[in-house]
Amino acid sequence: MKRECGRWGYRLRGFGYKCTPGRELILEILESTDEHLSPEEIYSKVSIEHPEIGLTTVYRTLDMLVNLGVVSKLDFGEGKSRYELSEHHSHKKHHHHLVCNKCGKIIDYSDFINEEIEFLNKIESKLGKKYNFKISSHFIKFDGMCNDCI
Amino acid sequence: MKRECGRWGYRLRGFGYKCTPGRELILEILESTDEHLSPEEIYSKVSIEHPEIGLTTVYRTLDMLVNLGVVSKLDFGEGKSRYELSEHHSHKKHHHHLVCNKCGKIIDYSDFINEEIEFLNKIESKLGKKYNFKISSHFIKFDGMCNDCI
DNA sequence: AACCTAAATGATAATTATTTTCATTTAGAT
DNA sequence: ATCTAAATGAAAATAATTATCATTTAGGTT
Ligand SMILES: [Mn+2]
Ligand SMILES: [Mn+2]
Ligand SMILES: [Zn+2]
Ligand SMILES: [Zn+2]
Repeated sequence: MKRECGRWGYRLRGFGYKCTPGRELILEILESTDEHLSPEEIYSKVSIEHPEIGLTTVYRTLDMLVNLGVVSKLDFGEGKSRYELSEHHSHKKHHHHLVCNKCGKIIDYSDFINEEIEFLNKIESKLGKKYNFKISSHFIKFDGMCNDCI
Repeated sequence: MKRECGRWGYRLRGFGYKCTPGRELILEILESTDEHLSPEEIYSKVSIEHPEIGLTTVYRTLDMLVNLGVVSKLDFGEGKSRYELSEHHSHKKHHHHLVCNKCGKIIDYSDFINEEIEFLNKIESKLGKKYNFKISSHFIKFDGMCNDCI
């Protein structure tokens, strides 16, 4: 008897990948959180429903999803990576991050994002020309101390 | 017989640290390169003049220099950190980076930097207020493909 | 519904970056 | 020259990620 596949499963099929419980679950986890989860954190959530799924599969799945553009890999300089659904596949809009260097909290902001994007487009275009560099994405973060840590 | 200490050595003393061959050499290496070296790369340059100095010392020294604000630790998402003299202690001005995701090349740019800084100050101030977040620094990079890799 | 096979997985080992430990050495003050 | 806290090196430990390989499974075919 074949497993049921949900919305994500069909999307995976559309990309030519198989729909598996681990893959669907990982996507559901990413969809239902505001946090920026590390592989280990995703793994521990996965384990609740599917304890047989291994950390290796989490890594492999995240890799695949990043390559498909479904998920974004973020590196905030902690020595480990974090993941979120990419702009296009999430309900959130384009945003950047505030990172608390005391407690590690990561805040999404999209205030002034239109001005930001406009500004970034402008310099991306200038830089692209000057350095003959094909810019495909940008990463912006502000480090400091959050509310609770000040 | 006491070792001679150079410019960097005196600066270290000023900070209350001892002037040691490894520390001076690491600072000289950082000063004389345009690259963004990893600890391993710094270690291999250190080894040419002082093969007895270990990788651990390189890590420890970099940590110390980052805490002093003399050196900046940069994370371009490669799973390892890279270092450069910080703005204040280098002859270079404030800049951001273009990162080639094919060959790994990192380009410093400081074009439009005044506009950038002005813009950043503006949003930093607004974000700081809105999220009650004390912003202390920003990190901006553009990913893409360089000249040679296109 | 049973069958087939490439794709996916899990367990394990291997790698890589970084940190810790601890016994020894050394910078720099006295 | 002497002294001692700070710095160091060698080695082991930790943490994140990747590779290997034998086994399982998704999903197309009969
Ligand atoms: Mn985010
Ligand atoms: Mn730089
Ligand atoms: Zn905080
Ligand atoms: Zn390149």
